[in-house]
Amino acid sequence: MDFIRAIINDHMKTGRFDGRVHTRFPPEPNGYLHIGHAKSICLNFNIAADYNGLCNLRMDDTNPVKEEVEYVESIMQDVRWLGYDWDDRMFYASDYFDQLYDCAVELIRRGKAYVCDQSAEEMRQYRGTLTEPGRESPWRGRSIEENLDLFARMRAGEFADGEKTLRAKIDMASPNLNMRDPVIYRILHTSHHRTGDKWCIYPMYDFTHCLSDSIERITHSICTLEFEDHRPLYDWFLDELGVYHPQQIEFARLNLTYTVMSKRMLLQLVQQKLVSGWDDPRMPTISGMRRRGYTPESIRNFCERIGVAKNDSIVDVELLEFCVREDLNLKAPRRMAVLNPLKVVIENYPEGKAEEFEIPNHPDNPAMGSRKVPFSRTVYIERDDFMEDPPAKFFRLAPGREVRLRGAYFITCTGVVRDAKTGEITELVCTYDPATRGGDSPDGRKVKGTLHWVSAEHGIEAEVRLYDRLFTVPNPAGDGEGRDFTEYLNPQSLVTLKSCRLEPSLKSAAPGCTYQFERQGYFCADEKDSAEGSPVFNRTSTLRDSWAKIEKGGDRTKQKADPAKQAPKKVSGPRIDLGDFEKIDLRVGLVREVSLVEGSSKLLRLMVDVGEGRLRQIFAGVRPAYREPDDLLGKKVVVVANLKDREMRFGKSEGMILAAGEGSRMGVVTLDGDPKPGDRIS
RNA sequence: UGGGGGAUCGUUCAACGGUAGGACAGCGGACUCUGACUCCGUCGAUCUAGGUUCGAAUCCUAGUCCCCCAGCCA
Repeated sequence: MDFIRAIINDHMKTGRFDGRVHTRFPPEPNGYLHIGHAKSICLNFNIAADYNGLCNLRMDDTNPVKEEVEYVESIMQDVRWLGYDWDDRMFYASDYFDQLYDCAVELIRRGKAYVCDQSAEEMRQYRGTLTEPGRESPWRGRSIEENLDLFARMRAGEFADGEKTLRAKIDMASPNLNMRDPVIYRILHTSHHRTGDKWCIYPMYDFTHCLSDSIERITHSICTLEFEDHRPLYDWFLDELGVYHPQQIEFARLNLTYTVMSKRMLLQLVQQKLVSGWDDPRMPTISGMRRRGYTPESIRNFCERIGVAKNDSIVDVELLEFCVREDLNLKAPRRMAVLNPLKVVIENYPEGKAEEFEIPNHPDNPAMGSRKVPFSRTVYIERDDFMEDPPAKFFRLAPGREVRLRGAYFITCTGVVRDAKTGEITELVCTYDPATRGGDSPDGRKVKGTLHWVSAEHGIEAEVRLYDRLFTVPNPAGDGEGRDFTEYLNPQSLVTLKSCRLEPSLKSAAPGCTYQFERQGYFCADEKDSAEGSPVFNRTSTLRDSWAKIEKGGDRTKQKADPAKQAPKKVSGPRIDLGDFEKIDLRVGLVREVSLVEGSSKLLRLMVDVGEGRLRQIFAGVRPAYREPDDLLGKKVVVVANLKDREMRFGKSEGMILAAGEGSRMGVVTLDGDPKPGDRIS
């Protein structure tokens, strides 16, 4: 039981709301809903259900400048998709504009609100600071009659945007800044997506929200932590007006590792086209996750498991991944798909022959039936499933090794065909054992590996998109280094594979359908890009992969063996693993100019020719090692060429050069021989 | 330095004066026609210092650290 239900239980005992529970989910239609909203949606709707109450859907649409119908439509769709129903209780704060206006007039009548002529800038200055009280506005003392008149004229459109505001008359010296005469109405000559041009004044959140809750007879107004400071104001409006008074309760919003959750940042990703849109499968939006293949059940389950509390927290995205796998494992029919095909010719299988195997759709659920999978002399297997010189724990295919082709035959690798020029393996030659038809061996002999496969002749070719985390660091929004979150975008977050081979039954996969590609993961036919007869698949999630862990584990034991590498090292910025080294683009650079950097004892400014027809400016911290900077002139150095430019105090640095050592014993790595600037080093 | 919150395994949520528990992750093992699933085992935490008490994560005192607030955004 969470603390919110504990509070509600208490209310049930004391009878504060006559045993009634009525919540609401109040999004502002200025963006798409994300997984953080899902937490709130689940909370509000589930609590209502648990207590036999109701939950309203309400658009908090008081700022026409930012809001759009597109968003309200997507919000409704997403909430419905998650499995929640608001019946006929779809509301808009804008539905209450008339009542809200009357409440504001009433506040004026009670001497609790006034029309203020201060500009935004003046108001800011008068507000004071965190430690100093504010000063009262010179307009604070206007008579009730004058305020009434002015407010009516604000409504009538007599004033320009920003010329006047209506403010609550509370306390300019309050330690809570929200209570320093907050604005409750502002002038905005903007038409509203629902009320059109009826209004040119719009109420502010604090005023609108509590009254909307009150009008809807909400009992528990559940919101996020940052509104905790607003609760006194929430209570103030309701008390001053003497109306029905719900209880506001705040909980910690959801944060997830390896993603961002703020609407501002998500909007930025969309607008800068860093993703394909709000529903890009890498986005933490509900629509993105839907397109990625997440199920509503898995999301609801996730929201249940993360719990509700008031601690700022950042939930490990692995829990989310666990939740989809858990759900999809039960629901997804199994299929075979070779993502990275390697041709296998089965020498002793008759040419031109083909047969079909009946393979179950789910190993643990016979009720899901089976499908026929054609087999022939030439099949594709996964490139990763073959190693010419396998390490100890590898138990897939290798020269001389026998493995099972799932549901088909045992095969043994007898030969390797490679490209004459590149040496790349282009094909495997194998033999099969006809006695193992169906994948069982009559003599009881075991094979360690079972591989998925697709018949070359029968399989279909398709595009498969491998999605991964959008960011490379757990908390891109708050790395503490003041870097922009987009610097941490994961370049591998989308890998598109164009020539995958899928078993023929997948040809008719309907958009939105999810399958488990055995030994690979869960994949969902894309809703947008699939065409009749040629599906495009999105990877929802990989399967757990203990082989990948074993491979990584090898590195770890090596590290342990070398105590020198155990030295604690302070690493700032993104974590780097071995795989990242493959991404580094090292190029030969010719040093054309060297100069000292004023104001730095460590840096040299190098102008380096990297074969691009222009010189790159690179700041290198190698000054201590080169008393005569000109020594570097004309040297060929190693440049890391694919780094993001770094803005330094002295200018832009467009790369790094490799150097080693420390202090004056440091040296830049230089190259002899005749490599040309721009040559790749690998 | 004003006000409002928060601090429990790596992460997250519980325990409300009485054995610190679950989930995810990790590690080890069993099983396996998916190195999946499943099953079993295991590691592992009360911010610090005092105090009250037979007994403190919980109550008290004093600190420390983290988050939020100075929009005519929500």
